[in-house]
Amino acid sequence: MPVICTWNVNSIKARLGHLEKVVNETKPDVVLLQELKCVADQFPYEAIENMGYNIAVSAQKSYNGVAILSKSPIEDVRKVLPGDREDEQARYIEGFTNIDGYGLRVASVYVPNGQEVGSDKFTYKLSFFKRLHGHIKDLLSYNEAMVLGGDYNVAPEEIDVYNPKSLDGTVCFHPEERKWIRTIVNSGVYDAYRLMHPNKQEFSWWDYRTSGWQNNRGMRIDHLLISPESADKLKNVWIDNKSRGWEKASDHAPVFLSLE
DNA sequence: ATGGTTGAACCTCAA
Repeated sequence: MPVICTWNVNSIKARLGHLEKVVNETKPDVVLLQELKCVADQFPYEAIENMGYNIAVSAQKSYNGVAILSKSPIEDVRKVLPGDREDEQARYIEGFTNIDGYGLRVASVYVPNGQEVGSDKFTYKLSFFKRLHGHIKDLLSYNEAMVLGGDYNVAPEEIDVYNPKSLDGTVCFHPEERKWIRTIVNSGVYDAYRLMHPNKQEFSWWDYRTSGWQNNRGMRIDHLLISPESADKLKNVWIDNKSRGWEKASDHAPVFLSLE
């Protein structure tokens, strides 16, 4: 059964051992990575090729960075959203690959965090959502099986955060951000987790700073957005939060989906 | 709690 994973690793070099553990256990056909935090030269190509993957990377020094790992070759790679310049932040990579004999378009998306509501970074976050939305509308016109995984840095609904009242209006749970994720979903993709689990509360990120993991104060901000063609084949979606409890963990847990 | 922790790189930034 084909499996696709998205994971914000918060440094691929610091998390290579954890990635190996996750891959050995779950054997995903495609892995979508965010926050590589290294230049392309430093990306551990050999170790990941030895795990059995083809690799497409968009990277920059210190920050951001996204990658697609696929058991099958990756073609038609795009590293910028329309409206981005080639030299801007490495937050998007898309490609066409194969999974169990059928074609699948995939993307790894790292939406800006936004830092603080009202800041320049927050404005940049909203403009990123706008560009992403425009591009997703274009992609949907291809009528392909498609999985757009990533750290979207927004919890869509009240059920997706540990305290909707206290967090309302703060970054990652601000009405304008939540409106963008609704607008994107309304253009024709599905939030695979919520499609599968309409009433379940699980998180994919827990803050390092406030002992978020120890107190389960988290948010569901990592999403797998899928086209109708993929929704028809969706079998299951799950968040593997045990890696969040490992020594030297990423602050995000990997999110998986399986297709029939 | 206007703090706290983490990673990369630099003596601070971004998350």
